[in-house]
Amino acid sequence: MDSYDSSLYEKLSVAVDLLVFTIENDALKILMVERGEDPFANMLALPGVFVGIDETLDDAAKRGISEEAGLEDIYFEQLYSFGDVRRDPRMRIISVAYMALVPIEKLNFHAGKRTVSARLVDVCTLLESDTEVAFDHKKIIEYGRNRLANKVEYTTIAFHLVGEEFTLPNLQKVYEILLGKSLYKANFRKKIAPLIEETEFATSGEKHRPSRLYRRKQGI
Amino acid sequence: MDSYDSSLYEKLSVAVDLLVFTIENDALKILMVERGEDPFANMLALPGVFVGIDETLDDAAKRGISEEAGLEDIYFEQLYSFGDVRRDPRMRIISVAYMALVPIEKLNFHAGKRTVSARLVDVCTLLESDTEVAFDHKKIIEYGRNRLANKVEYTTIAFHLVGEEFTLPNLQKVYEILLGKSLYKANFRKKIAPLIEETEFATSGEKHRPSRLYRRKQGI
DNA sequence: ACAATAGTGTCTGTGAGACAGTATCGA
DNA sequence: TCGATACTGTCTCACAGACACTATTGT
Repeated sequence: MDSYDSSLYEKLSVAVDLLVFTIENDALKILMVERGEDPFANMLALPGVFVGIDETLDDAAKRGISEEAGLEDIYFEQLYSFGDVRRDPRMRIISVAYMALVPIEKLNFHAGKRTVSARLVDVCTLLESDTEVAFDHKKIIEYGRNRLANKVEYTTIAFHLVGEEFTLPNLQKVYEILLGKSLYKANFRKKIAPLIEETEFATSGEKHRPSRLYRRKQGI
Repeated sequence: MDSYDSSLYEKLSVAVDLLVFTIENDALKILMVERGEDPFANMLALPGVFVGIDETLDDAAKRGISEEAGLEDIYFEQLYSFGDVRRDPRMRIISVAYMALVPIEKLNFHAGKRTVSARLVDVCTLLESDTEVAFDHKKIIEYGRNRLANKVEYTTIAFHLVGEEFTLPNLQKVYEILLGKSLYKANFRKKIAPLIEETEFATSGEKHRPSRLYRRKQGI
């Protein structure tokens, strides 16, 4: 920018909204909070925080994930910025959406501040139903879901939804949920093979053949 | 968000920075302006505008493209938001970067406000050299260039860099520039064939076989 | 032995890559 | 006819998809 006549422009509130995705009971879930006050009282909303004056966007996202979901060191990436004028009926707020992925074992959102109102919501059910969601958050969730579905195909992003060690049937299920279709075992394994390495462990106790545990291959 | 204690948070300036890409002389170029004042006086910067209080992000981008580049109705998409704390030495500014693509024939940036200081800069040269660029704009350009290079492979985004009617050798050249490698004619044509339709026209006047003009197939 | 799920071998078709060939203009 | 570029036919090979087969647990 050449001329910084910023005096002509009112400053704006900037918030980070968080899409914390996980897989629970063979379904994609997202962390949401029930709003206690108007506007949109008693409706579901995404957790979020305002961006501090001395805080980068990534730092705000990290803080939000910690405060609202009680999580540290999880994968996240910036998604998109939403800036419709009336997306919040009270005031102008720009929302920079971030998407975070966490394996269900690691998720313990009762450690966050939202201990009462936070809960996991089935993403498909939410998007396919007419359930109203606070602000433009339904649109944001849809955007995130689409990005996630796309990235599964050409990245290794799905690994962030399983633990350090995982079985291939398990990982395949995650792919199937995100892609919304079933896959052939053999083909899936061939495709995933170069990305993983065996561990010496396997599951046990189930009334069928145990499945070997794998971990992600390092340094690729 | 549940609690909107926004009083605790200072509001921020939000700007839209524009990456207007085009192809000129068989090279990817980007529209930049020479800064007249400090900070970064006499250095190159991206054109940009502040986001108005009653203006969506997309509208601000559209306005910027019109004011700074003199262009209407061209393709653009939101790229990424940059929010490092000290990216502008004077004040905290969040920048939402937008990428726009325009065929060189359509580009007439002297119609914009930056008639003096605006010019096209070779992207590869800029990124490979040590040339300093104002603010974090070099990083932003690199991000945009990468997005563009990626999207060429799995979208039809390259069509926005040629006119309504184009020859296949021409379109292929655009792909080659963006991908940074040469392609086989026959393979390229097979891949592009379903997306285009012949016109009745062809080039002429050159001292070799003329090439047919195509246009994009509608409704796909 | 059987149910249930884990895991493998292999055929097929599609599509990208490589290359050699033919076509059509101006001079 | 020749130089130059436009355009096409076809072989090969890698890889995704489909499916049938074998392996290993608990009961």
